[in-house]
Amino acid sequence: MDSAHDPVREQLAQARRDQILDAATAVFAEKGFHRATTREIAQAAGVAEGTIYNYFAGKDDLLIALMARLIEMERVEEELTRALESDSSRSVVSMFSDRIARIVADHAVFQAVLPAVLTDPRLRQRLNDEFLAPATAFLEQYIRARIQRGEMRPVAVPVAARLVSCLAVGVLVLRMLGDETLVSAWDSLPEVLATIVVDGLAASGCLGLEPLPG
Amino acid sequence: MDSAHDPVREQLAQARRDQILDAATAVFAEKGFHRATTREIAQAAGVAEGTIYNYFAGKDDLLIALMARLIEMERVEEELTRALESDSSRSVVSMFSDRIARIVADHAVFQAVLPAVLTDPRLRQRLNDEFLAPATAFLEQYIRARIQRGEMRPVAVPVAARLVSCLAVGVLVLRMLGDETLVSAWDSLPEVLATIVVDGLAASGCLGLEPLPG
Amino acid sequence: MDSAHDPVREQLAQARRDQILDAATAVFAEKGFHRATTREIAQAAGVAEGTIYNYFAGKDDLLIALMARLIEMERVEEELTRALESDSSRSVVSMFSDRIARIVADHAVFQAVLPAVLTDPRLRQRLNDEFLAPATAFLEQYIRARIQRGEMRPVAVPVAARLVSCLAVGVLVLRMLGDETLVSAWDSLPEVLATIVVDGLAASGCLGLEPLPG
Amino acid sequence: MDSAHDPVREQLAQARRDQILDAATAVFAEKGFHRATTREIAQAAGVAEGTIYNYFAGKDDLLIALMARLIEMERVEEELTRALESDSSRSVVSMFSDRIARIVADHAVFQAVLPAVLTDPRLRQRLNDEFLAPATAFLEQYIRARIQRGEMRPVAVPVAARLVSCLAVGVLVLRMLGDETLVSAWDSLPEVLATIVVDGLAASGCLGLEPLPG
DNA sequence: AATGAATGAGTCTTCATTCAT
DNA sequence: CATGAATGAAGACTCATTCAT
Repeated sequence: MDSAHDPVREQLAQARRDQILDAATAVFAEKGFHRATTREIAQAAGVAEGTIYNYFAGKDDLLIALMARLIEMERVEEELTRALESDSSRSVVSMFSDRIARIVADHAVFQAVLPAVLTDPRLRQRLNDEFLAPATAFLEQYIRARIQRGEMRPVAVPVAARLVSCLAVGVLVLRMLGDETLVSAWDSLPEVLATIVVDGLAASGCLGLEPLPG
Repeated sequence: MDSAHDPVREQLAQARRDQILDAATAVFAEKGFHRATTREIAQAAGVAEGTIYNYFAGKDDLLIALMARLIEMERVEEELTRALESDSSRSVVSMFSDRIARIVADHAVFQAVLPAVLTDPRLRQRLNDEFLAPATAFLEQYIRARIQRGEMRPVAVPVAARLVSCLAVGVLVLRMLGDETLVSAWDSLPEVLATIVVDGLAASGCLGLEPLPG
Repeated sequence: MDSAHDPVREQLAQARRDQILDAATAVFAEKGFHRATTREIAQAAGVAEGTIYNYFAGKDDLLIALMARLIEMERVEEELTRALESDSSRSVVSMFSDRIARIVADHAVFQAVLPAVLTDPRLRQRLNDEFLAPATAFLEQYIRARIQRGEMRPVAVPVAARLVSCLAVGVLVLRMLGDETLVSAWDSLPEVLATIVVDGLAASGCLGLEPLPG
Repeated sequence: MDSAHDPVREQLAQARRDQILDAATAVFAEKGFHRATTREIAQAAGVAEGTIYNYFAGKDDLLIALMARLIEMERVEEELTRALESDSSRSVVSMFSDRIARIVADHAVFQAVLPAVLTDPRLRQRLNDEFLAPATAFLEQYIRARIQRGEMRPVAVPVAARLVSCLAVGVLVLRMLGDETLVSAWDSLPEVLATIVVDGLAASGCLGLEPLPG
């Protein structure tokens, strides 16, 4: 009756949720969302099949909750804020370092979530709204600031920001696709990525391209 | 009895295969591999469900054939050869132009294939062996040549090649994820991509990084 | 330990039982026995799900207890005794009045119990033994008495008694089926029913039928 | 392709539907709708479980189709028209004879359908609209005609018609409830029912009731 | 070669019941 | 006694695949 806001109960419930989500992450990552069965997930979580439904509305909800937790965990905004508030070019390296570290740490989650997101329009929309759009907005701000300081060519800001995202996403996906060289050179990635971006967008371009509008 | 190598029959069969694969592409792209049913594919192809099994071993085989046809169609090697045989920096723009054009043309196929490939290890392996690995090899050759000519810093060749791939893959995926800005600035992409890569890897780096070994 | 026969405790327990049975009546009536869940019943009763099992052996027992309470409440014997001990034809009207009033008062209970009873042979048996059979026996006695007094044709007593029951049951069921006219003319029903029965079985039949044996 | 309206195929499909509905009738009648499993129905029909879903949208649809077929089979309108077009009182006997015969013939169907109908409001509505309402309308017409001819008291027509229905429904339900006397006296029922109705509503009432308005 | 009805293994989901607190 | 989280058996339904026509 009075258990509605019992903090202990609340915490136990949260722990159960996490326990199930962890199991779901592992199973989805290994088999993919559709080939994963609720029975497997339950076994992996060490609970009965029915218990899942005491915490989630259904298998779909499991995926959505997974994505929500991923977005929560990633905290791109903080990451970018921290990395970009320093003026130095080093900060770009630092940013990529954080991202690369995250790609490793959350590998299973990405493996579990990305294929499903690429498939379902509603999940795509949500990932965009709650994850990609804010991250891109931060990047745009940063690029705009460097252009004002004359450290960067007046390149089309939105496009440039997206290309930085492309690099991050590309690294994630290429790694998921199993590129072994990428894995073996993993530690050197942040610097190379930074090199490309910083020099590629530096004030004095070597390629005789027109400055892009925007 | 002797119809085994009748060339007309052969051609009709090939047409049927393509007809079915086209339908599968459309349905897989819309619903994803697992939510797509053989019934839907048959309807979209205008044949009976059983007919599919006269041309393909099963639903899985449909996906594999789709991927094979994608690899066949893409012809990255030719594309890269053509684009990169010219010395000029323009060739990089041209390469990205080709790639970007392909991303648009084969959008449905990518949408159909990529999520499934990201899910299934065997498909991943195959995509790597028959598509990514050759493409990367070409890129490595090209980069190595430019380094020798002193147009590019002695950067770690394998890593650099992969980062170029990352850009291409990243653009593909970010577009699939529904980034609208990327779509609206679509035509300017090749040049910006080329700028980043060419300047980013140019002989005189702006970022004070050590030349990478390799 | 010695709480077994504590009268206060006993009464509390009985109150709990009734509280749960009332809730079960409402939920069964609305959703039907099988679509009703123990969770809903618990919520409607304002107790926890497990509490139900402290008072009833299971969901089935809930239905049986409901039927038992219905039989208890109905007390057809008293009703019939009171109505039929007067000689006048008015008593028939009175009997139907009681019955009709009961149909309204216990509507939810009938709605809850009848479909289940019609489905389950054991429940049917029980309803017969404890409710219908005694009621019919009373009716038969009454009819037999009137025949002896010459007020009624020597009709087959068992059949006649059952047809009176049929009328009562038919009214109940037709009402459950949602007949609106029956509802709107509800108050005039007892008299019309009595008319039919009294005149229909009166000493001088208008229909040229042979007196029925029995 | 061209099989859309193949009459042979059509007929085979109809036979399959009936085969499955017959099985569903038997199983629903024995176990009730909810306790019946699709597996049992499939076994009883001699088909695979999945085959059911090639002909019906789901288990619910099975019940609806059953009710539709019952309504179709019953053809109360024809039955009443035939029975009531003769003026003689015999026609009433004939009407009840038909009805009683039907109750026996379609016993399993009623057993299968009625409990479910009593439970589900939508089914109730449908039974009312397509079965009870038309039947009652016919009865009202008939009663009105007899009143005009002076053979019947000016009783409230809608109520009288419903009471006749009540008798029919009551017989059906009391039989379903397992009343054995009703079964053993089954052949004499039509005449007794007719007696009650005809004499009960005859021109000269014995019960000193006011003529009812209507 | 084409068809599409039949198949039945496999899954998600529900919910009555138990039991540790 | 009360609670409600955990349980897992059971069942409706889907859909890739087969095969007789």
